[in-house]
Amino acid sequence: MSQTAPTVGSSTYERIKHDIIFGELAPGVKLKLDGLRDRYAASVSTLRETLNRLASEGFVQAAEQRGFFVRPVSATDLTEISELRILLECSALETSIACGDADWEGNLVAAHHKLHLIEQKMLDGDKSQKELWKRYDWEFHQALIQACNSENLLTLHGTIFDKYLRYQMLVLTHRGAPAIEEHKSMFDAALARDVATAKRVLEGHIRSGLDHTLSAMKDLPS
Amino acid sequence: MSQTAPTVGSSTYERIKHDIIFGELAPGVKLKLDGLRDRYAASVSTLRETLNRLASEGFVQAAEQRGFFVRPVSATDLTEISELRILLECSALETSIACGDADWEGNLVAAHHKLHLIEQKMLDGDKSQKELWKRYDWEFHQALIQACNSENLLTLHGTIFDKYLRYQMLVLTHRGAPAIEEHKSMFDAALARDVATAKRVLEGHIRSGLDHTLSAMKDLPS
DNA sequence: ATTCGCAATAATATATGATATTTTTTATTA
DNA sequence: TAATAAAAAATATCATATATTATTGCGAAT
Repeated sequence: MSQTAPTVGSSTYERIKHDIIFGELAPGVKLKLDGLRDRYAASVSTLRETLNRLASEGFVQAAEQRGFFVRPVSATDLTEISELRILLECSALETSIACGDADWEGNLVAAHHKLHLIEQKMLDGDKSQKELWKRYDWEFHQALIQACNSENLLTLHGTIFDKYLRYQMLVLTHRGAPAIEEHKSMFDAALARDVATAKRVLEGHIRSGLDHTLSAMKDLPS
Repeated sequence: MSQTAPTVGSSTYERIKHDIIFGELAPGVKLKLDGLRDRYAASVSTLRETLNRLASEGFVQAAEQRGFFVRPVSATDLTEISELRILLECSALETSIACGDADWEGNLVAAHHKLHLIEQKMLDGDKSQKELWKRYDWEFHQALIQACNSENLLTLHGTIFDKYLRYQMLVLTHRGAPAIEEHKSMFDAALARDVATAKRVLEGHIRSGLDHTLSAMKDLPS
């Protein structure tokens, strides 16, 4: 998946975005150009391009003449993000289930299989592959809505999902068996073309994840 | 409203975005750095920051190592944008009507008043102030959902609205009396806290605008 | 003594023009 | 006509200069 990006700009974009989502650049910290220049081996101009991009996606906060900061986190923000994810993902899911063809089903089966495998490992206590697990989670949810017939919607959802993901990585806990069952239910409902059930489970899935993350956030250092 | 922006970057950002939305930079055209440098009096690096920002918002298409283009238009894209606007704006409207306080009502009354005034002029054949009219339209719809309690949702909606707006400016026609009545209905329903009616009218309003713009697009040169 | 205001200085962000790569166009040859 | 090579144009990247903000230290007033 992650082949070496052809250009310095897109490579640093990927890396900084990744580092923000996975918490290596902590919420709220100042992103000084000089520091980034050393860390990512790119010129200031290139970095500014990247930061402007990330700012308009909402991963970075840009303060005119005062520089850039990693977007802070808050319970309010997480709640907004989750509600938005419910709105977008449920809507996309409905259309996708209605329109999905054989290719869609095939990808979905594959995505769920991979996710299920790694979830079992997680359940057995193997927490070594958090990043891979989250990627499969991403790919599964993506596969569900892939046939929604709206590039605009898929793009928007992708960004929101990444923001939601940052909060999950922040608290670093796995909700375990219930989440796995919900994935299975959504998978079954989607293949059975049962829109109502699929949407209901998805909404509950996201809400439970929200509650889980919110309560874990209370026990956080800062 | 439009005070001189403090920084070259934000000023060129505003100007280029404006020129794309209002069609002065036509859909699909190549945005050559040299050309932009003359037109907007900013250096290449500054322009690249701007274009990257606009690219991640979706007003510009960035092709790796091949430059930037104004985002092309298509019936499909407009349809997606409209559906997304319905989804976001209706959801925000519901919460906003439920939560709006006296300040919200006040702003809404003011916004509708200004919009109504200019709409009457348009109806009388005075088409000289298209830009102002669209700004009041924007402010009215913004005022409706202002109390939705989600900064994230408002930001997302703002971008989608601007994209929808570009298509309207492209065809340059006014839907006239029906649109004015719909604005009035939404306004009344919102003040009466009648969520169901407000949402129904809003959805119809956007759908009618979509149909109107779609059919006008067929008669377009390119 | 402590706080407040005001320089001078340091740190940082913004903006530019120059250079290195890459892509596109044009010209040449089989 | 197609393939290839040279030339031109455009993009990507960088190092540096300028402007702004933040910090520090000093002295006056409470």
